[in-house]
Amino acid sequence: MRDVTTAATTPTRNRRNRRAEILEAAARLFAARGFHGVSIEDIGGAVGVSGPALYRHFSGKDALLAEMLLDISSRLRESAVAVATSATDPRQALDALLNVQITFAIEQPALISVHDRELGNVPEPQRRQIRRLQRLYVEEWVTVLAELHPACPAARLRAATHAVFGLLNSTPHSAGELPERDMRPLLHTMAKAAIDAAVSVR
Amino acid sequence: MRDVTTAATTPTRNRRNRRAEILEAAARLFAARGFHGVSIEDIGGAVGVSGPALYRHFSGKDALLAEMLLDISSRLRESAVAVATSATDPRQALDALLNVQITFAIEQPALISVHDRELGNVPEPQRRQIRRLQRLYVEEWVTVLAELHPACPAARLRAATHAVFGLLNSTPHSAGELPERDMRPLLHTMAKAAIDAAVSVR
DNA sequence: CATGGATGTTAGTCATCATTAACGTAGTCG
DNA sequence: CGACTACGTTAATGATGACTAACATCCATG
Repeated sequence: MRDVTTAATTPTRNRRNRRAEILEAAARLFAARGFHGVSIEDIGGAVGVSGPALYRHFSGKDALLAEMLLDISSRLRESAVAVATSATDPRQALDALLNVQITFAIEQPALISVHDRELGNVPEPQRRQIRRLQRLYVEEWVTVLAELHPACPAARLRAATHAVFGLLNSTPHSAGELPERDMRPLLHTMAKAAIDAAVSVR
Repeated sequence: MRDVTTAATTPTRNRRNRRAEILEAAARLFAARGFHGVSIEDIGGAVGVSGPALYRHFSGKDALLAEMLLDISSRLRESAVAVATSATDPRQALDALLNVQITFAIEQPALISVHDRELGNVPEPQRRQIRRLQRLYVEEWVTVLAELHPACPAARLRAATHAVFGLLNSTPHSAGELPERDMRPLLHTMAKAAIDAAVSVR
């Protein structure tokens, strides 16, 4: 994700994708030290500009965070919808959902961390929308699970879904324990088993 | 946890356990808004005193956080050691470890949240010790799992352990989805299944 | 009763920080 | 060329916040 569309325009440094570059750096910093633990200066410094330059790209620190969370929530939700519409049977859909979440967790650990820690710092107008997207994402999971196990009460499916997110999103914490090559199938296996256990009886 | 040992000394309010009261309130606030998102004033306010009164009990905000994390890490570790020494067979030990973690996650959600988010804000001398306790706690789990599945590589067991913590610690997020009566066995079942799946070959 | 320690209170002090102002520079396009 | 736009820069400015000082109270104990 260093130089994607650029790489041709400038000899000294990157240009254009400053916005994206800032969002990425900010995500890393927020994940490491928390929203309030990071200053505008820090973020600027991380992309080679200094401080108030950020205001050329974002209306403020809050707005930056809001855009970050809005972006990840939308992408997760979109992916889930895509899965739901394209999958032929629910079992396959569940596998695909697992892969979506695992991919995000492994490839964007910082974003995932920020996503489930910093919602409280997003100002009210946009917080509502992010919450909505998150809710819709969960509901995609619950819908698939309900098709697989119609007898299981929805509340239980929702709780199980949250637990599985916790399991999958643990990746940022256990960073480096295992190479991605092994981590990915391990998470998939564990999550699947956890779900099966959750919906079977009792 | 409102009035434990007190209740006899004062008609107006609590006395003595101010320290504990402060730690508890701070945990709740840190969990909700993050270490830097909470002011000394906020913490004081939450226990009915105002601001600098805290310095009568703690040498500073950092020290307060450090003590909080040190306390929970020790308690977790101690419980795990107790389990390991008292259990007769590893299967039973694993069940007991699961119950320990589930109990903490359900009864002290704030502490658990802070525990795996705010370590980075603890000053260096004590951070090392907390990390050490956390590592020892994980190793208790790994040891038990290794007894159950000697063929499974330790790295995989460690990764699986972290994943299970993620699953169990998701409780604070899905707060209220399900009553504790149902949540507790659900988490136990899911975690057990996830572990079994993790250690069975591939 | 006087003294001292534990616990609070309010009014600074000094940093840090988000945000704004005022002011360049480069390249684009008319 | 000229001027507009996109992006940066370095100084304010104004809040907020951690921590300290100076000053009560309460209560136990000699």
